[in-house]
Amino acid sequence: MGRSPCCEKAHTNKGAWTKEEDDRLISYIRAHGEGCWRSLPKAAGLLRCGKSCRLRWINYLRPDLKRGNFTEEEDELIIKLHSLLGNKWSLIAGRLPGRTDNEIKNYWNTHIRRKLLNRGIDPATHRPLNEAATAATVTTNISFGKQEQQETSSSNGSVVKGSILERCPDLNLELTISPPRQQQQTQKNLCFVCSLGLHNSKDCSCNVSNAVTVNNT
DNA sequence: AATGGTGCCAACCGCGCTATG
DNA sequence: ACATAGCGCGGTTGGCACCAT
Repeated sequence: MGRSPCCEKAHTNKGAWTKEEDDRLISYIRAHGEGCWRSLPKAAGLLRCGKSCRLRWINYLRPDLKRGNFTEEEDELIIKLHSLLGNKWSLIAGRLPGRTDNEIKNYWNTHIRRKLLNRGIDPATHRPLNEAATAATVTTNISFGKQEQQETSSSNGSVVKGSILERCPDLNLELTISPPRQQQQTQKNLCFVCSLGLHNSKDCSCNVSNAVTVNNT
């Protein structure tokens, strides 16, 4: 069964956005807020696909975006988060305020990969290049799935978290996507999944999602 | 100055997940 | 329980800018 196209391609613009299109999108979202991307283009008078509008807003027009070069601290944080999360760019972006997943993905592919290679580190495994071949299985074990939790003796993920912190002792995994202050009330007994901000994940073992949902309302 | 190569980044594409009827 | 719609994500691509020759 085929999937219906997200928009009528024959009647949509593609390619680079014009200033006028940007202005229309910004003013519409300011007036009506984000959401309902499918109907947004028509409502905003844009000949664009909803996905395209969403991408443009998230990656370029959002007012809280931090444009400009990445700092050395951001570099190191990205490297560490990538070693833990892999190519989960949206999760990594959640740890870097003002940065988007697309921006981080591009930055990784253009700068950090090369930087790691220059250090003699395999960007895929975060192991020395000559060990990379044997390290693949090690890296895949650092996930946050149920299987991993079964392999550990701790139901709250503390063993898993400990092993990661052995590799990245200065990485603060208590970070959260938002809002940080509310998180403090519930993070006492968080599993590893929740410590990464994935409160609604099916892999959550501490069932804190309900509490977080309540707190966010 | 012209040309070709390379790097970078914005944008697109296709798929998976979730919500809803 | 199932089908469909919509959203979000990760991978890929197109085109522009810059640099070397």
